[in-house]
Amino acid sequence: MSMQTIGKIAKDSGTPIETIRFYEREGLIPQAPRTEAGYRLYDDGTTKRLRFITRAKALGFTLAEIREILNLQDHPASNRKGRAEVKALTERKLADIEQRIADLQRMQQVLTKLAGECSGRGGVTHCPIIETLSGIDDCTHAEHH
Amino acid sequence: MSMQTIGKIAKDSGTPIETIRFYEREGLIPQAPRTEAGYRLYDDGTTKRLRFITRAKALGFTLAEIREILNLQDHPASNRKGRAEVKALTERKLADIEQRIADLQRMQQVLTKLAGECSGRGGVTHCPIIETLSGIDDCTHAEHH
DNA sequence: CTTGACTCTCTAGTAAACTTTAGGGTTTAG
DNA sequence: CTAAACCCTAAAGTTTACTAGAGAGTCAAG
Repeated sequence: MSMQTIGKIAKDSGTPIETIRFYEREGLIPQAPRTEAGYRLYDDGTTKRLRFITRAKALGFTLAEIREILNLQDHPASNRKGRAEVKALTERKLADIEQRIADLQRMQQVLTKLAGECSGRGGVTHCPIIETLSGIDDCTHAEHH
Repeated sequence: MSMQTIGKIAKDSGTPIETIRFYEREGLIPQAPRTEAGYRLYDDGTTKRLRFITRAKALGFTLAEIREILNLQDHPASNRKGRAEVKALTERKLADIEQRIADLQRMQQVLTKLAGECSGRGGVTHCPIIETLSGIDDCTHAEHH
């Protein structure tokens, strides 16, 4: 379990040093233990955690949501009190993720079609990209006429 | 083709009035035609466009990226000049989307497992949520021993 | 034992995406 | 005709997520 300095895990994880300190302040990573001189020390679990944060951000999660998800892991429903709450949160996140996957797949479909047409020779006159993603769960205004 | 006021499409699309005007300034929706008094007028295509923007945002796209995607639809590669560029952009977006779907599916897997375990009775001692998403395309630090 | 590359804290600045405020016209129901 | 409920612009303020700077201590090599 070799401990590393902040510069090392910054390089390993691709997260800038200042951002790592910022995440510590914001509670996304735990307070690192320190050397006598006050230098932060990290194990390589932190590198993974940082990469997770980066990816989750790219998926559209806010830092607040990511903190919630990480808390699910950090405090794995150890007491009866929080158990139901944690489960509910997990399921909300799951539903959210499923929705996002569905949306992305629709978008993918349309863009694939679009890419195909654009690679063909000429007649791209109407790419219904918006229609495909605009009215997914709200169908109160279905087309009439 | 009944034209509607900004308040109506704000309600229909779930986008605040101020945000709609902001999107117009930012070029995500076209400059709306106006009444004599200067009121903006919209057709219901705008509602769809606004819903598209909302969803794309939730998928982690920035307004700049969304503007790019919308431009693909608005100016469907009509001139030779931009054709290759448009195709390249479309394919970059597509690759991006595929990556996001893969990431979300990993996350989904882990959370599903987590939800299952949490609904069971007791022993959630270690939920490897981070391991699953942390080292996807960087495997330079593969586990040893 | 000094120089250069680290590290620390604290504070302030930036960019994106809104959101609010101020001040003022317009439309419509009573 | 007037009052509530709309709409307008312009500009400033807010939130999120960093990012940079100042000033200072620490550590490793020569």
